[in-house]
Amino acid sequence: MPLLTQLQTAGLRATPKRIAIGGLLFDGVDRHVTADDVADMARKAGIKVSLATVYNTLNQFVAAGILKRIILDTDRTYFDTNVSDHHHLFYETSGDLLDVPGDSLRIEGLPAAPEGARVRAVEVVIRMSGTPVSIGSTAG
Amino acid sequence: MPLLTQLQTAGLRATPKRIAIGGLLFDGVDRHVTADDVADMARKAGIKVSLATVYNTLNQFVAAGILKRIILDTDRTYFDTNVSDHHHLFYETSGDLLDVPGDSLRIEGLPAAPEGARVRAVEVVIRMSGTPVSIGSTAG
DNA sequence: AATTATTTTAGAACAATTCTACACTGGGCT
DNA sequence: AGCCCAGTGTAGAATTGTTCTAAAATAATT
Ligand SMILES: [Mn+2]
Ligand SMILES: [Mn+2]
Ligand SMILES: [Zn+2]
Ligand SMILES: [Zn+2]
Repeated sequence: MPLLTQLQTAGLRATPKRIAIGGLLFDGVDRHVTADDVADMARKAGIKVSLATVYNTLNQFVAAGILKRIILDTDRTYFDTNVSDHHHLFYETSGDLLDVPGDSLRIEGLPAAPEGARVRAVEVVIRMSGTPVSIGSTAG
Repeated sequence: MPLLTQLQTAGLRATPKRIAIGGLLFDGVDRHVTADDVADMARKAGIKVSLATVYNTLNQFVAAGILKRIILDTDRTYFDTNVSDHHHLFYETSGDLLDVPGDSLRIEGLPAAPEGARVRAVEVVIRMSGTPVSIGSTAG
């Protein structure tokens, strides 16, 4: 679904900053970014945008359901362009985050939700040490 | 294992504050606490301890392996007296955290760790809405 | 007792995020 | 075109959990 449609569906006006930031994020590739990453991406792309607007826009995208907030680290919030149910491989030293497709893991024995409560999400985080893909290998 | 033994094993001197804070935490009940919770518990128990010491002590306990750090929320770090492999039921509105025994969940289809990387932990968080146990029910 | 190492602490510093309060835009209306 | 106004964008201040600093207190060692 094109960004403009998604914004409209979510009741967000298609403003220049939203289109610019959305364009950086929703290019078909699944991304895991921090607000700072987005600010850097914008700067490199020649988009002038304040950090406050980056935060506002990311939060609006989350509220609109076109971005997902991922919490893995106390001092860094990740935003995930993959809003489907899925899990994560987290490389703690580098901060790299990789998707694990939701249907590639099977979780058995989930407790039943008690009365008055609902399961909103089941999230699996595989915390890794070491490096995600051999960085700095001979094939460079 | 008694606290004194654990501290010694971890190379931590059995100082008054460590004994006091450890005594509050390791009483046989599994607890999920924040630094602020611990400061409050200490105050109520008549233990005079600075917040800096609470943080120092909790971090030392984590480094010593007798406490586990749990990250579920950007602005609140939980410390868990249950250091075994297990999972969590997190009630987002109240902040309540309940243990799910590690062997009550079965996770199938875990990807193999790539070369140069190791799986440090597999953590499942079941995010719940609603209330953990009917609080404010007629039976009060 | 003197010396040295460790612990404890108050308060400053830090950093990610949010808030505030004002300036700017842009589309609807005349 | 010119006005209006709700919505948008922003700088900079505020917030807040945590860490750092640097000094005081305490404990161990000689
Ligand atoms: Mn923060
Ligand atoms: Mn914080
Ligand atoms: Zn993802
Ligand atoms: Zn636990």
